[in-house]
Amino acid sequence: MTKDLDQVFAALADPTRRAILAMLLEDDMAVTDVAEPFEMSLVAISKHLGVLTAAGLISQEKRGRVKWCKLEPDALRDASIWMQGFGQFEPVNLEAFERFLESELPDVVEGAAPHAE
Amino acid sequence: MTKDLDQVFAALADPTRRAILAMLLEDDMAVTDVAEPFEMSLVAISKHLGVLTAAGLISQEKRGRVKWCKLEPDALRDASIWMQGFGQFEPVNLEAFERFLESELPDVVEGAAPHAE
DNA sequence: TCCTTATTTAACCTGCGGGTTAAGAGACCG
DNA sequence: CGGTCTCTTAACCCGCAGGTTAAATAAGGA
Repeated sequence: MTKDLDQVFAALADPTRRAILAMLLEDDMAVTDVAEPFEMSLVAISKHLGVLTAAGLISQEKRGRVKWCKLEPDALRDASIWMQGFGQFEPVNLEAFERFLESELPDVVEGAAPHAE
Repeated sequence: MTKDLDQVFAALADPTRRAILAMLLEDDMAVTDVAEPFEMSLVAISKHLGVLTAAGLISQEKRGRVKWCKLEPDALRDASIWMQGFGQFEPVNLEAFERFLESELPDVVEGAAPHAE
């Protein structure tokens, strides 16, 4: 649906939101913890998380008084497929990418450093 | 540069602009011809083309009084690569992922066969 | 129960994105 | 030159995106 693509791309157009996605790539996080490294109010981050949720890029589950944010990478697939319709710029060698993943998989558990973009 | 990603994703967030890109996928076009199928003014389309140009997604070359618009799919590459970091693959060591990308980047352009699915 | 932590809602400000119409600037053609 | 086609600039409108502070809601913990 074209509306979905609108939302996904619009969500990705903000550097704060991309940074949030990168953080969630490492682990699920509570709203407060997501907000911590940013120099804006918690309310603003909460709104960003709302945008990401509306776009389907993350999901939020409330446990107790804490709301956990989880990456939903499937939502990127449609956008990715749309872009690949342009063919010529095929992003990465997929075979090499898979080999890379296999070699990296054992390390998955320990968290990577914060992603300064 | 994160600014570039901002512009690229923001440009892609508009359905009119995506439609324009799809049209240009088939052939280079003059501004007037790009505008023809849309139900908005030529000025509006001209602005959209300006946004796409600023994002590097297209280039415009003036020949005579006609300005030709050409798709520049390379600009999509960075965005596509960024998205590829998420995909269906769960937590990955980001540092290693970036190292991987750097090693792969030089090869990206050549040999990029269309991704038939 | 009272206090604190976690998060959202409400109300608001400001700037920019996307559209309009009208006018201007260039390039071709008779 | 005069007219016409192509495209941009200028001025404007409107709504929404992204931020703020202050207050409300919800869930633990002492």
